[in-house]
Amino acid sequence: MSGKVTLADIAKSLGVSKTLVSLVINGKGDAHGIRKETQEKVLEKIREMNYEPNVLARGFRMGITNTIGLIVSDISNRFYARIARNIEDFAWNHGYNVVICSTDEIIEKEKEQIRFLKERKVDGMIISTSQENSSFFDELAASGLPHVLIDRTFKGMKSANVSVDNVGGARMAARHLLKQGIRKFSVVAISPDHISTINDRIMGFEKTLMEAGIKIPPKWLIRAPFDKIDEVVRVKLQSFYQEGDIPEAMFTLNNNLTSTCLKYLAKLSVSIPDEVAIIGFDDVFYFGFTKPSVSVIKQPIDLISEQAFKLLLKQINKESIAKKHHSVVLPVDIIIRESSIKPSKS
Amino acid sequence: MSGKVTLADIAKSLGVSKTLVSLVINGKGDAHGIRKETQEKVLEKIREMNYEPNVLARGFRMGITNTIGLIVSDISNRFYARIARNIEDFAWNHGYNVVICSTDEIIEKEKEQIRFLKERKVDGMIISTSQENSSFFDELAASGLPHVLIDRTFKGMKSANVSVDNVGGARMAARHLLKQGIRKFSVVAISPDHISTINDRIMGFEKTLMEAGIKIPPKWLIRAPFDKIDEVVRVKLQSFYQEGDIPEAMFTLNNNLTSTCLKYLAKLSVSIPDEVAIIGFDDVFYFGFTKPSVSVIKQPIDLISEQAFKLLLKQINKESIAKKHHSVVLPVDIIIRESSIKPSKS
DNA sequence: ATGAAAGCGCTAACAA
DNA sequence: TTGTTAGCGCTTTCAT
Repeated sequence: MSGKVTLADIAKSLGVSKTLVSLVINGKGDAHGIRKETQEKVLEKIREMNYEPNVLARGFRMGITNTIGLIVSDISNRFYARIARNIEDFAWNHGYNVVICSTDEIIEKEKEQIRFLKERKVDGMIISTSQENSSFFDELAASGLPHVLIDRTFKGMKSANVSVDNVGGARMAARHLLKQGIRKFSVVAISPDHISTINDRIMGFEKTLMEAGIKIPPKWLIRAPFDKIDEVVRVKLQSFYQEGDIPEAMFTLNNNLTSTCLKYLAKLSVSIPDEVAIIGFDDVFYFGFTKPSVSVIKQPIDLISEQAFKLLLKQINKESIAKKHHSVVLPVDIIIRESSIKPSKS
Repeated sequence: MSGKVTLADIAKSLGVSKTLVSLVINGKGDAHGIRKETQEKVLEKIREMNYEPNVLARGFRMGITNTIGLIVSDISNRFYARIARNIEDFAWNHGYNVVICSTDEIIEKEKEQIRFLKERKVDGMIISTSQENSSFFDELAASGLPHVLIDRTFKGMKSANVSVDNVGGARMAARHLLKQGIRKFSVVAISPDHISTINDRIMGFEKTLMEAGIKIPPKWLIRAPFDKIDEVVRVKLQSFYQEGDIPEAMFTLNNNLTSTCLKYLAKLSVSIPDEVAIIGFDDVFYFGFTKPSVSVIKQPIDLISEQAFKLLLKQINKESIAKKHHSVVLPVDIIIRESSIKPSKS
């Protein structure tokens, strides 16, 4: 087995107290005025005896684990995978581990996972929630467990949160399309209907169209359940083309939706952007070199991760967070590629 | 704060011993012949007082954490992201959390991470290693820490491991291409040069070509360093086409490489499969509907994850693993799509 | 069928 | 400048 030697062992073999050793180990030697040479002696012995602190004992004693939880709908989604990677890096550089949890957009599962992590005494959590309102998190905040919501947030919530300008991004997409004279739009979203990012994107898009006097016909506002995206998109797109009534442009609200639409549009031999232009929310590596390459609203994944981690760390370290930094909203970019440029109209 | 009530509290308020409560909580009531009604009483009280066991204390006492580590080169790579998701599901269903670590193919970082996790007393680890040989893992195995290697393994190693028939997959790819009369091949790999999967793929491919009397010119065996894939692929492909000496087919050894080649082939306006056919190792969602769709050797990600987790669980539970199940090799499939079918030649 | 008590390895008042 | 001591909350012999 490993780590057989304990702090007590090294104290004894040195003829000093455990306190002394503990202090030195935790770098509090100077602060407590322990003689330099004594410190050296201790450090030396530690090396010599190959001592490994028992992190469990320490965690138990202090109630900390140096672990944070990351909760998202699906870690294998490119967006969250990249977020995870970024957060993992920050965490690692600060001595933290990150445990991942995928909720599959199931509210009960998410709650269970959060409770579980809380029981496990993670030091904090970063959460992209699937819940419908902030009540659960208001409680969490009240309980004092450090956490920050990312991506999906609620207005006026107590928890720290970092999101993206979804409304603004959607408006950019709409304006870009409108400028080309496009008037017939379809929006492809996921359900459930309470996901803030999705709703903000729809809202921003519809609003901008509205200002141009345009409405999206209900049948062209697609809501595909999270776990049935493929099927629903397929059926809907087929029906569009069977009925012969076809939108001029589609706005797909996440990378999965974009990919899936691309897939079935290809199967239906619909040419992009001629027959239908398409712009998606959230960029993905390969959108840059597909034929046609696909236009997107791009989210600043690095920034989201960085801000979230910083906000979390502050809470863990009991630093106060200025009110105005409590809720950060990051800007997005529009990346215009081939899929959204109508050849004739512009 | 949370979990203020302790086991002692509920014992006291019930006028029984901590032992009793502990036994009941851990389902050892019957085994120790504790009266049914007493057990009920305890359970009742637990609910009433809203008792939450302190997992840290328990873990400390028992030396377990109900956590497993997952170590891969990069969690944001689609292949590993999907592995992670699968393992997370298995883990969750068995009461385990999984902490993720990305090594960036840096051996020292990987070792550090493994040591770190070991200190943290994770109950086991699943590792896709970047190391050059099995010595580190032989030690790990000797230390008794449950672990299983996935994806990349070493011959004759002591650790349990699950991999894929890389040689076989490469042979499939080679045969498929050869059958079409193709004779000029390029292979695109990553470095470092000791990654078993990559080497097996190269070996299988070269061997099969060799049997047909064909060799890969050294200049067409590309080795792109893990962190410079984009740059190296770009430069190499450019030089191919500048010099005018062009392979008829490319075999790209992981999904990243495949994507990157696709990207620069597109930029160079090289038509696939006419000018160059391409087949990749490892499937990715969008390969199915790009234009052209891209042929691949597909790995059974679900199976890899499942086998790995089972093997790990057995070790954690101290069950013995039959020698023949110690090292599992899973079959791969070839998925022939458009990118590898030469229109003229076949 | 139940309880007493020891102790896992560490930290932190409080003493000295 | 260093040591004593008392736990943190839980599990587990060993008694009874």
